[in-house]
Parts: sequence; structure tokens; C-alpha cells
Amino acid sequence: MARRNDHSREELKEMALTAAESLLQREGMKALSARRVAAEIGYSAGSLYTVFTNLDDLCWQLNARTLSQLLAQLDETALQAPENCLLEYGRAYLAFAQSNPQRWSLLFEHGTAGDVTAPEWLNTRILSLFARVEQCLQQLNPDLSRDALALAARTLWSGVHGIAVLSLRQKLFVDGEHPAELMLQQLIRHYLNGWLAEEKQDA
Amino acid sequence: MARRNDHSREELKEMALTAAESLLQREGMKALSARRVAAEIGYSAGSLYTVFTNLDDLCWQLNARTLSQLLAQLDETALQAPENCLLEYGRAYLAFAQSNPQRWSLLFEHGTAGDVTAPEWLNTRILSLFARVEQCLQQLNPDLSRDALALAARTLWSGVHGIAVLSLRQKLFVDGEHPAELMLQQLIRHYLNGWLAEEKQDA
DNA sequence: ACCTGCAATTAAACGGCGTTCAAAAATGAC
DNA sequence: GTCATTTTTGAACGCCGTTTAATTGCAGGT
Repeated sequence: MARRNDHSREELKEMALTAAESLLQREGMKALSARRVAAEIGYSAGSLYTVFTNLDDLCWQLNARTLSQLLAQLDETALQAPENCLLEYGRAYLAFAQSNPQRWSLLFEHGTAGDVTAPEWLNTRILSLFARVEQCLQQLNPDLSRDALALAARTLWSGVHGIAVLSLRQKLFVDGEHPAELMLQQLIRHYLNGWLAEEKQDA
Repeated sequence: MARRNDHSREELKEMALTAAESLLQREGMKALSARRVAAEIGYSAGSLYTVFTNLDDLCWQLNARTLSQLLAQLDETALQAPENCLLEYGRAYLAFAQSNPQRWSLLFEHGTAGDVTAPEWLNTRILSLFARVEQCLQQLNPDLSRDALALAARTLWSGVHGIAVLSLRQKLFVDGEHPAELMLQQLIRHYLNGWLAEEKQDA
């Protein structure tokens, strides 16, 4: 029996999340069970329910970390290459998905079934991703309404996301060395071209 | 006990798939279990294993039907509006996702975990979706290599798919009546504009 | 009508799951 | 050392996918 005060509540939560991440990466979503996570940190399954309300809660907190790490990586690349900001963001997004397939899958596929919806504090982090894209777009096209900017950012990023999904699931069925990278370049280049051309035309 | 010869093997499979579809639509992916499907058609769970190798198999066969229905709906709209073919395809794609959220989710999220991969016969149907998009693109730009066409089709369709995913999962966080429809229009218009402009420039 | 062989079907079993909760263990205060 | 308090557990409940021995129902021969 694990002794009390061996670990504080926060420590326990931290240990559980770390173990869950490792388990997820090693053995995939199917292995991510309360019993196995507990076993990995030397506690019983019931103990997890003193720090998480249920397994969904654990997953969402895990997803919050994943999202933080993803955002951090986006910010890193942005510093290195401010001119091609959007392309670098896209590359980082795809790279993250490909090097962390399981965590990325959990991030976008958990809580999909039934009426369970992701908590707000998780969704706000997704919003902050869009904010970065909006910022890039605004630099390219400064005098544009907030709404139009928001819509353009979401449209472009849906495309990037779609490439990441289908590439990761191997549903593209196309030859070539790095098809996803090529597609990303084409999407961003062509979309921005069309977008800028149209906005210019309006002005 | 269900009597033998009440239903042929094929009938049994048909009944199971229909019941599974109904169950999926009514109660979501979590309710899609062997025991419940069997109960709905008055058989025991074990009987399903005489027509399906396992639950994954059942899901894939269900997905094959979903895909067929999706393709059929795409073809319908294509007949009605040959000039705006791509936009109509996109609308039909989004509409299908929104009116069949559970089946659509299963189609793209099943078999995501672990090493289990979708069977080839299922993937070939996805290919036939890309073929339709390629055909549209070829009409817009007849003298283009097969490879370039394939890549453009997949890039554009990844975008449409991304809009469908994020819209269905309510991860867009944007106001307005039909944001997905607007985004679809923008994506296709801008991407095609940029694409055509660039190809013209090359020629 | 009765048997018999065969195919269809089931019930029970196995191990695993999420979740709950009474009981047990470990602690800090006195 | 005792006791109240907090932490942790283990067992239980009702699910799950899957396998398999046993049972049931049917067709054909006599």
C-alpha cells in the first residue's frame, strides 16, 4: 500500500498524467486504462478517482498538456522564421502530429462519442492557436475586419488540420517522398494567393 | 433461440449491419457493442462471430456502406450542377457529415488505435472519392500531369475534410449562421484562384 | 414415426474495463 | 498509547470482446 504523504495530491496527479502519457505513447489509446495507469505509478485504480473525476477528466488534462506543448513548438518555429510564419506554423503542426501520433489522436478524437463535451478551459487553448494564425494573416492584410480575419484563419487552418488528419491516417494514397509537406505548401500558397487577390480586388 | 434457416447467413449479416447502423445513430459509438447489436436482432453475441471475424470487421463493413451512401449522395448533386461541381461536392460532404455525425465519426475514427489498419477494399472506396475531385480539377485545367492533379485534389479535399471535422467537433469557435458553408466557399474559391493563377503563370 | 448426423445457436467462461464504496491502513494530535 | 482523521485499498457491480463446449433444431433415411 502506498503510504500517505509519500506524495501530495498534486504530485499524484502529476505522476498519473506523466505515466498516462508514457503509456499512451508506448501502447496506444487502447492501453490507456485507469487500472494500467495506476499500476504504473504503484497505486490502485481507485486512487485515481481522488484526483480525477473520471477517465475522461484524465484524458482532457492530458490533452491540455499536449496542446500546451504543441503551442510551445509553434511559438519556437515562429521566432526562427517570421517571414514565412504561416508555412512554419503548418510545418510544426504536421511535424507534431507525426512525431506524437497517439497524443495527437487523443487530442482530437477523445470525447467524440455521445453527449460528453470537452470542458471550456480546454477549448480556450484551441482558440489561442487560431489567434496565432489570425495574427499572421493580419500582417499580410492589415485592414480587414475582425470577423473576416477569424473566418480566414479558421478556413486556412482547417485545411492544415485536414492534411494532418488524412496524412496520419494514411488516407491520402499518393506517391512521393513527403506528400504532406508538398500539400501544405500548395495549400498555403494557393489559398493565400487567391485570398490576397480577392481582397485587393475589393479594395 | 433463433431457429436455423429462419435467416440465411447473408440475411443475418444484413440484419446485424442495419441494427448496428440504427444503434449507432440512436446512441452513438459507445453503444455499438456486439452484445447490443445481437440483442437488437434477437440473436446471441456469439452468432455475430459466424458472420464477422470481430467487431472491427463489423465496423469496417458498416463503414463501407456509409462510404457508398456518401459517394452516392456526391454523385446526385454532381448531376444537378455540373458547373460548380467542386462546391457541390463539398456541400454534399459537409451535409452528410452533419446529418450522419455518428456514422461519419466511425468512418474516420475507427481503427485509429494501435496497429489495426483498415482493409484494402475499404481504402479503395476512399480513392474513388478522390477520383471524382480529380475529374473536376481536370476539367478546370486539362493539361496537367496525373501526379499534379492527384496532389491538387488531395490538398483541396483535405481542406474540405478539415472543415467537416472541426465543424462537427465544434472546434471552430466562430460566430455566424453557417460558418462551415462560408468557410467551404472561401476555401474552394481562394484555393482554385491561387491554383489557376499559378498554373497559368507556368504556361 | 423414430432415429441420427449435422449445422446453427447459445450459455457460460475468461480476462479486462470504469466506477463506487465499505473496510483497512497509516497518520497526526493529544 | 489512544483516537480521530485522512489516505488507500480491494472487492464488488455491471459492462465489454471473444472463444468454445454443449445444446438445440432440422433434414434425410428407415
